[in-house]
Amino acid sequence: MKKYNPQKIEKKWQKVWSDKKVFETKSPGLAKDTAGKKKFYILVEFPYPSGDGLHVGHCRSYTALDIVARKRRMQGFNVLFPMGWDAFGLPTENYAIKMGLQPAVVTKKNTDTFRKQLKSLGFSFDWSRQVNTTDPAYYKWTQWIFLQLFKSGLAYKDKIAINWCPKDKIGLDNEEVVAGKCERCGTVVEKKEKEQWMIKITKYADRLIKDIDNVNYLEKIKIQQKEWIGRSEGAEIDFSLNNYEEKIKVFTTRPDTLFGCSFLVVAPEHALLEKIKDKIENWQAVEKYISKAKNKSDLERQDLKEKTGIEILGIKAINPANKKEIPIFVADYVVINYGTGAIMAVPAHDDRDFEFAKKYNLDIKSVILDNGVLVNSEQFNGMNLIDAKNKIVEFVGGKKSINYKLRDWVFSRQHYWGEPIPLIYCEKCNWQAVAEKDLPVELPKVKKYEPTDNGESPLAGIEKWVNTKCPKCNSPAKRETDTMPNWAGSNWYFLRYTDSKNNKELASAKALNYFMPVDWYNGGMEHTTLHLLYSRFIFKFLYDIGAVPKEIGNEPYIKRTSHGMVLGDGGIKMSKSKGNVINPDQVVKEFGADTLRIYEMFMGPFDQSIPWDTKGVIGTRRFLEKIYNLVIKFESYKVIKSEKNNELEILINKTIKKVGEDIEQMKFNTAVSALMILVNSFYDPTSPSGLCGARDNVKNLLLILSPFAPHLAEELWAEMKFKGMCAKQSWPEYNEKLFTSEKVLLIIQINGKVRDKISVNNGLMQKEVEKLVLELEKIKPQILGKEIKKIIFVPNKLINIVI
RNA sequence: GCCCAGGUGGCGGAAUGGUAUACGCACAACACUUAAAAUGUUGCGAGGUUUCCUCAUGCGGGUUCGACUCCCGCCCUGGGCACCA
Repeated sequence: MKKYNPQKIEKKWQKVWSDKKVFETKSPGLAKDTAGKKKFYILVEFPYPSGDGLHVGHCRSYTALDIVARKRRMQGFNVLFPMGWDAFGLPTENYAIKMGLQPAVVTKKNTDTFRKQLKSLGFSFDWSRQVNTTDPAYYKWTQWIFLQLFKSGLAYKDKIAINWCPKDKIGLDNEEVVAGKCERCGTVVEKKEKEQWMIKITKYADRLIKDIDNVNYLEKIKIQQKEWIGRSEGAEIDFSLNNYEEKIKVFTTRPDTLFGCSFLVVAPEHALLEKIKDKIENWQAVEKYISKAKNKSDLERQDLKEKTGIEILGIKAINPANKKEIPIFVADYVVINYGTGAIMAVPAHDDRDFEFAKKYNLDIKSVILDNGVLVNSEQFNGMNLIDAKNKIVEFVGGKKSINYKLRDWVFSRQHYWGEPIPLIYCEKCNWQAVAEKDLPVELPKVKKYEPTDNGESPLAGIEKWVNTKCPKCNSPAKRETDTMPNWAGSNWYFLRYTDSKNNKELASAKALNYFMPVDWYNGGMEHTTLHLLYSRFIFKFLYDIGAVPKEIGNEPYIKRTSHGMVLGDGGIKMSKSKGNVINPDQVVKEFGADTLRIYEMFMGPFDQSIPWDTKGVIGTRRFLEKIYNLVIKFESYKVIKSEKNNELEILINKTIKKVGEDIEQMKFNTAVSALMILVNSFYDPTSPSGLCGARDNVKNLLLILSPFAPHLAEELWAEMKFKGMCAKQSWPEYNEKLFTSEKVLLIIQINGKVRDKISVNNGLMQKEVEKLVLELEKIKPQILGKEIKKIIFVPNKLINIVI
C-alpha cells in the first residue's frame, strides 16, 4: 500500500509548478492572456531577510494569503502575488561588521536562505517579479522619489536630538537604546543635536485621516492610524506678561474654560525662558530644574508618577479673559514638540492640571456645569460650551487652530547599509539634487564601513566618494553622506512589482494602471502606524506630482488586514534567549510543508496571537494522512455503493460554500475544520468498501483542499487520473438547492429551555407545529394545567412555549 | 492614564440573538497485535435522586419569550500609545 510521503511529493510538485511557470502573472499588453480576466493584486509585507531565517510567523501570514491567491486564481482572476526583500538595515550591517563581511554578501546569503525556505513551503509567489531594496536598479527609484520630495520642498534639514552613546561615540537608533542605555556597552545614552533630513509628512496629515474613510481597512487599523495622526481642533491664545513685552502662546482644545485658567505651564525647552531670564528672580533654581529635565532620558520623564515643576518668580501672565494675573510654571509634563510647548492650566476641568494645582496650592475654579453650561465666566455665563468655544476665542483675539500628534519624518541615518541620499552640498549653491541621469548614487564598495566616532555617517570618511562637483555651478562640492532609513525602500515597493524590470521609470503607467491599487494587503499590526502610514503618504505624493496615473486613485491599498503573532509554547514571544523558537525547516522536514500550512491555519483565529503546540502539528499530519489513505483506497474501487452517497453529496456542496466564504473572511480555522468534517464523512462503516461517495466528490474535495495543502491535492489529483493540473482548475460551484432538505430539526423550548427536538417537514406552519408539539409525550405533562401565555415560533428552527 | 483586542472543558478553540462546548489535541476503555507503535471504535464541562433534572461562557446588574452574543458597571490578560493641553 502506498504511503503519504510529503518530503517526496512536495519537492516534485514544486518543481513542476516552477518549470511550467504556473504562478507567473500575465502583464497587461499580452491581451490574449489577460483578456476577460480581472486582475487581483494580493500583497504581503516583504520580509527583512535576517540571519535567523524564516519565522513560523512569516509562514502563517504568507500561507493565509497564498490560500487567497490560489483560490482567486481558480476563480479566474489574473492574480499578482509577488515577493521581494526589504534588505537594507542595521542588523545586517552589525552582523557583517561582527563577521568581517560585506553587508552585500551577507544580504545575498540571507535572501538565498529565505527564498529557499519560502519555496519549500509551496507558496504561489510570482518569483519572476522579485525586488530587492538593496539592488541599485531598485534604489535608483527610491532615490528618485527622494529627489521629487526635495524638489517639491517636502525635504528639509533640521536640528534633531539623536541618541548618542558617549563611549562608543555613535548615534543610536531608538531600537538600540534599551532602558536608557546603549544596547552594546550599557553606557547611559545622551542626547546630541544633529542636522538631519526631515520629510514634511505633516503636510499630508489631514488627507491621511480623511481618506481612511474611503478604504476597507480593519476597523482597529483605521482607529490606530487616526489616533497616531491625532488631529485635535482647538485654538491658539496669547497670554501677555505683566513685566515684559513678549507673549506666551498656548494651544488649547478647551477655550471655553479660559475663565477657569489659574496658571500657565511651559515646557523646560521653551525658547522664551532663555529670553526672559533676566526678569526671573529665581533663575538659578529654574535653570537647575531645566537642566535636570533635559538630562532625564525620555523614559524617565515619561515614568514620572508625580508631576514636578517650579514657579517662575518676578513675572506673571495675564489671563486675557478676565485680566487677572496668574503664575507661570516650568514643568516637564508639558512637552515642547506638541502644540506651542505651553499650556493654559484649568485645574477644575483637566486631571493633570488638577493634580498639579493641588500639589502647588493653586486656584481651582469650576467654570462649566455638568450640563455643559458656563458659570463664573462673566458675560458668557449661561452659554453652552460649544458656542462658548468660538465666542471666547473671538473675544480674546485668539486664533482657531488644528494640531496633530504626527511629527515630521526623520529621514537621515548615519549608517552605511542604506540608500545614499542623492544630494550635493555646494558652498555657493547650497543643497543641490544629483542629476537624474546620474542616478543611482551607488553605495561605494569599501572595506571599512563601521560607524565613525564623530557621529558622521561612515560614508563621510570616503573622500574620493564625497568630493564631487556641484551639478549647478560645477565648483568643488561634497556629497550628502547620510543614508535613508529602512522605510525608504519599503514605502513604494508594491509599485515596482507591477513592472519590476523597468529601467526607464519606477513602473510604466500601463502596468500601474492595470495592477494598481493593491486589492488586498496583509501585514502585522506593528506596521500600522509607521510603514502603512509612510507608504500611504508617499503614494499620495506620487499621485500629486503625476508619477502614478490619476485613474488608480490616491490610496494605494483597497483593503488591509492583519495577522496575529505565533507565540512560543506557553504564550510567550518566541526568542533565542528563551530557547522556544520553532524553525519552519525542521517542521517541513519532519511533517511536511502541507502539514505546517494547515496547522498554522487551524491553530486559531488568524488575527489573534496563538501559542505554538507541537502536539497540534501531529494532529494535522494525521488529518493529511487520512486524506491520502482515503483517496488511494477510493481509487481502487470502480464504484462505491453506500446508502450515504446522497448525504455526502449534500455535505460537499455545503462545504464548498463554507470553505469559499471562510477564505474570503480569513476564517481559515473553521475552513479547515469543515474540511475535516467532510473527510470524516467519506467513511461509511455500513458499506462494503467502508466508504461512500462518488469520484466527483473526491474531485471537489481535492479542489477545495488545494489552496490549503497544494502538494497533497496535486499528488492525489494525479493519482485519481483527473485531467490537467489541480492548481489550474476552476473553483467548484455548489448547488444551494440541495441544502433545503425535506425534513428539518425543530427545537422545542418551554420558557426558553430546550425540552425536546423533533424532525418536521420543511416549511411547516405554526398552527400545525403547535398541534403536533402540544401532544408530545415530553411536552404534554409539562404544560398540563398551566396557562400558555405566548408561543414564539421561528419557522424551521424553533418553537418556544411560554407558560 | 488613554486606545484596541480578548476572557467559553484539562488545552487550542466553535457558536455574534435561537440545540453552548463544532473541529482538533490530551486522556481513558475496548478492538487488532505475542507485545508495542500505528490504526479503528466508544467515552470525555460539573453535580445529582442518571430513560431525566439542575448548574456552568471572568464578576455584578439590565433588556428579551430566549443572551457567550445586545446594554450598563466592574475585574483580569495581551498589544499599542503614552503627561498631547
